[in-house]
Amino acid sequence: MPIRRQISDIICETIGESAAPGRAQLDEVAAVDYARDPAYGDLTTPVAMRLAKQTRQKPREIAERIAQAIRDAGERLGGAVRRVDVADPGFINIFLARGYWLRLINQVIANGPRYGRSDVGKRRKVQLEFASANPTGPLSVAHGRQAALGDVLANIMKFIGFDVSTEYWVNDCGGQIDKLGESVYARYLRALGEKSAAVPPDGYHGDYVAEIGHDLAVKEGRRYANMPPQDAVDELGRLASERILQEILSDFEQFGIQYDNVFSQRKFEAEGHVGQLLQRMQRMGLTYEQDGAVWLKTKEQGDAKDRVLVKGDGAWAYRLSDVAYHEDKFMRRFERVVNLLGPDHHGHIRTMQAAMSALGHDVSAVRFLVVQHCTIIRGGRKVKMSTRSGKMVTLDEVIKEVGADVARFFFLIRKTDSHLDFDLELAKKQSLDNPVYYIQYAHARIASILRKAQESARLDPADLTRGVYTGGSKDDLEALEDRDIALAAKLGRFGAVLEKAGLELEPHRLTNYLQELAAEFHNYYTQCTVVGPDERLTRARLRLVSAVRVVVSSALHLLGVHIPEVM
RNA sequence: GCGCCGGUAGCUCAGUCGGACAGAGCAUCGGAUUUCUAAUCCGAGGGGCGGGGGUUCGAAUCCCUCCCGGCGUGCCA
Repeated sequence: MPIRRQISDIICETIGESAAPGRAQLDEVAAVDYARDPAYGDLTTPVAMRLAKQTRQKPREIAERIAQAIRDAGERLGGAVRRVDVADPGFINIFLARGYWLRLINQVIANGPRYGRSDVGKRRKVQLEFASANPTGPLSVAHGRQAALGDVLANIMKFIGFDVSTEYWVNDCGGQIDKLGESVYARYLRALGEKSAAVPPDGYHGDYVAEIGHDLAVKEGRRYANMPPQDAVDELGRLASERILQEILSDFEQFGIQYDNVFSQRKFEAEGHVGQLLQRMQRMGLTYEQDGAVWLKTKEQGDAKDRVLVKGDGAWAYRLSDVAYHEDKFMRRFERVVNLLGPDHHGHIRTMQAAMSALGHDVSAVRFLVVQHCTIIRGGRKVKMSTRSGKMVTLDEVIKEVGADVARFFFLIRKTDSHLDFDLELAKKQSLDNPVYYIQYAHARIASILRKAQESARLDPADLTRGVYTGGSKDDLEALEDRDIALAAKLGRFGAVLEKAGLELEPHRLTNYLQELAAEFHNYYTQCTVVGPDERLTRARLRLVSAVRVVVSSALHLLGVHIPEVM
């Protein structure tokens, strides 16, 4: 159990259950955080002030009582605590013992890639749906941001013990695909020389549509031109969307993303699920007919208005399939469902929640995470985008321009609520401006130290296990100095960061942490020489920087960013 | 009009369920290399958190209100 939690438990025991209505609440009240300033120790908690309000006691007195309890639990904490201070108006500041940090370094070395893992997810089944782009055109940077976030969230959540499954819901039928079919059909006819054929104004105008039309004309000749136009449009819509889907999946792969499941709306509908749901909702009395359309009563479940499920022309609204799809997630027994979507779909969230609630599902199990817009900055200017017109910056272009590592990192660096300015020039700079290289460089430097140590025969290659120094003895760490301990202390926070990032769905916490850790290391590097005259100190520091390497490479691995040995 | 997100240093943004003097990177200015990669490090100046009111021992964080920006408010998806 992490030291934070151990101490938190002691506080809970001291203050008793009376302090909060439930165990979960009590844990929150008694939460112990890493201190932001070394002057406040390693760990700190404002629990006494929180309690003072409820119990009308003096915070200082409560703090003293808790502080004493922590001191008294010294043995139980394995001597991890060196000193407990109480500061005005009632902060409890905990200083961890040197021995604790030395043990931590050895733990990191011993656990390697497993260090930082936990079981807070309790193997709960989680489904993560993200970047479900319509197969009507190339992926945009907005999809790229969602994809990077979804992928990394999946990695982090697995790491902290969730049973995660990722999914791409493909809207491969319906009105958009008809539009695509019409657009391709027009381009196809033009490629055959029919000058009068034109893409409808609300169709897809991108170059890729012309390319598909042209290819079909070359390969299939007049085959589609000889069909009844509506049949040709249907057929071409299907063909084009399949082709575009393949390109999308290959772009995702190039971006380091592979879905566990690609879920086709067309197949889903063809299997009858959607029709069945419609009938069921009608039987349940959740719908009514008006103006020739079938409406779902979402307003009484909190939506702004009722919504159309079946349009006046008898066609299913997209919404119907989406409701069926979301319900299907419950049928597949996911305990938690996370859905990443763009800000242009946030109006849809209420409707889905209302529908799930009407169907009797636990809405709180579904979390919709709105990922705000991503603006591309080129030459200091925002680039305007629009999918329909084909004027857009595609994910593919960005990857080609700055590389997948940099693209991923930039997408992850801000919290999802914030708009993201993606400056292409900045991303391309291989300099201190670019946080990705800054972090990767920290890793490369450590790798370099270990190489140099081998070259100078200070390190026996046999003592290197997967790039980590495991030689000498654990007691060597006794030689470490204060500056070394400060670096080690940073490693201790890794688990807490991951937990927070995974549970709160905030991957930017990991990128922030990594930047801090890299900064700490670079600073350390200029202050301390690892391979020095003192044999024992050298062995100790080889251990320490190896531990840093373990955490940096774990974190980069979770982010899906390459881990360079040399730069 | 209503709904969602945002408004923190010149710029881009963090800020641990409200907590200890408001932070980082970039930009600006000044320094550091006979020592494991200077894609690095150190230092300085710079904001009081969109405006106003409120709750609190304590507010950038909560409440109210106003202003500004983005998005939504389809029988499109």
